[in-house]
Formats: sequence, structure tokens, C-alpha cells
Amino acid sequence: MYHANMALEPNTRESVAQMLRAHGITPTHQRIEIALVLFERCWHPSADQILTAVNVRYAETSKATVYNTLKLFLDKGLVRELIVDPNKVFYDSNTSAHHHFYDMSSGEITDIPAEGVRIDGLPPLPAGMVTAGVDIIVRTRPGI
Amino acid sequence: MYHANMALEPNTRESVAQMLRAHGITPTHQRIEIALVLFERCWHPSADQILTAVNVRYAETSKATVYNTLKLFLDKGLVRELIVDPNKVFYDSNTSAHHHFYDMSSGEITDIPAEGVRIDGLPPLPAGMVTAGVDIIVRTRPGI
DNA sequence: AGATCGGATTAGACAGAGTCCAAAATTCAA
DNA sequence: TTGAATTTTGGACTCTGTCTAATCCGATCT
Ligand SMILES: [Mn+2]
Ligand SMILES: [Mn+2]
Ligand SMILES: [Zn+2]
Ligand SMILES: [Zn+2]
Repeated sequence: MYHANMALEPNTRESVAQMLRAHGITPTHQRIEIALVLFERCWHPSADQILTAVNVRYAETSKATVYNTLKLFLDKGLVRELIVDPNKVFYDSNTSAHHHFYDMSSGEITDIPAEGVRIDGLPPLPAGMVTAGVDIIVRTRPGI
Repeated sequence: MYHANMALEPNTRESVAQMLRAHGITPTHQRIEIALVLFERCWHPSADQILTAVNVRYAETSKATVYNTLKLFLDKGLVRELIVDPNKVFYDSNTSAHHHFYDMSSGEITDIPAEGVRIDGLPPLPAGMVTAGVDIIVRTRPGI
């Protein structure tokens, strides 16, 4: 997966710190850990998965900080929320426009690149409204 | 609690009961009330809105029954879930294929008819998977 | 270095949505 | 009418996420 925010930088603490500074975020120890977890690979973790991943080595980050930080990253455009499951929000470190497969049986989320996908025939927006985003979710389940 | 003298058009109650039977659902009083609330107009209520609406005249239906019934209706294909808000599920009594505008500032949900909307260029599904549904959510907010 | 001070972190209380359970109520076929 | 099967129910419980006030930094100044 292409990470718009990572360019070709290695996932070092220093490169992550620079990315945070570039987005106007003071790079604290906890924020760097959370960013490393978010960008280390292509996944769509929940807050709880991030909390677990960040504390694998030492318990050094609290639940409150994970939620605080995810909200901050969201405000600053570093991550986006994925609303596909009734029970929890998933976070997507790929902020470029794209869509998703959602396997309803396993919960697995897979990116669909936006290039090549085209939506035709949408009606005009209600008066005075502006588009904040168009999400396509293809819900799948194991075939016969 | 069942009240024998509820003033409601017998045709409407009876037609709802028949619809439930046609879907293999035993039409109890609570289920009929919930179905009436769901189908009385075009809206996308949450479980809590349904609970409130059903109990406007008398408190005759419990929270547990609303959730039980919504799950039953979902299984039987009478309603569909709408996952657009991180905090609650909305229910859609329109089960034909269609899409939605979601006004992020007011929470208002508006139907987009599927006729005329076309999605091109979706990649093939992961091996062994089958489509359970394709949802387009156009998130909007008040314009400039 | 030591003191300062504002932002960041934290534990744990709290809230809202939804689930579960065992007891009570009801349905409906016999 | 009867009673077994189904449905309903209050309330405890779980889970995700929020809030708050105390504490902890860590960058800057002397
Ligand atoms: Mn939930
Ligand atoms: Mn929530
Ligand atoms: Zn994604
Ligand atoms: Zn709808």
C-alpha cells in the first residue's frame, strides 16, 4: 500500500518525529510510538489494537493518550476514520482517496485504490451542502 | 403490556401483520408496533429513536425487545443496517439497493436511489469471496 | 545545574450503545 | 382450556469511548 504521509522515509523514530512536526504536532515519546505502530505496515487498526501494539514492549502509553492522539492525528490529517463496523472505529493511515473491501466474517479490511474507480450518476448535493468525502464499502463474505 | 383498545387503523395493523407473516415472523404486538414505526415514513432511525417512538402513547415495549426485534427483522431481510456514525447504528426500512447522503453536522441521512448510479473499475473480489453489498456514503457538510 | 511553566500524560470515574440472562408473560395448536 | 414453546422484560453487564483533575514532563531561562 502507498502511504501518502510516509513517502519513502524509513520508519525510524526520527523520520516519524519529522513527519509529526511537519503536521504541526509536537513529537512526544507516546505520539512517536503510536505513529510508528500506525505506519509500520498496511493495516486498519482499532484504538484498542493500537493500545496493545504500543505497549507490547513496555506499558508506556495509556488508553487516554491513545484516544487523545488519534483525535489529534485525525484533526491534523494524518489518519482517517473508517466507519464499517457497528462496534468500533478503525483508523486508516492512508489518507489519500481510496475505498475498502470489508470482509464481514473475519473483519478484515482491504484497500481499493481510487484510481480507476468511477462513480457516475450521483444526484446533486442537497442545497448548501458540500462533499466531505465519498466512501465505497464493498461488503464481502466467504463464497459458496 | 398489551392494551386491547388501542385506537389504530385495523387495516394498517393487519397489513403489517401480514407482511411479518410473509417473512416468517410471528406478528406479536410489540413487533407490529415496531414495524409500524419503521415503515410509517421514510426515515433512518436508531434503536433508541425506535424505542422512543414505539412508547410515545404507552410504555409497552422494552429496550431488549427493540434490539431483539431489529435483529430478527435484519435476519429476515425486513430492514438493513446503516453504519455511518461511530456512535450508533441506524436502521433502513428500504431494503432495495440504494445509497446515502450523510450530513456530518446534523446527522441527517438521505437516500440516493440506486437507479442511475454506476460504479466502474472496482477490482475483482479477493479469492473465495462474494459480494454482500456495495454501499456508497457521500459525507456532506454545510458549504461555505 | 536548578527553577519555571505550559503542554502532555494518566488513572480511573463516567457515559452511551448494545448484549445477556433467568424469570414472567404471551401465544397458539391441540 | 391447557400447557409447551415462544416472546418479552428489568436490570446487570460488557464494550467503546470521553472526561477530569492530578501529575509528569521537557523546553527554556537564569
Ligand atoms: Mn456497541
Ligand atoms: Mn462509542
Ligand atoms: Zn484504507
Ligand atoms: Zn436508505
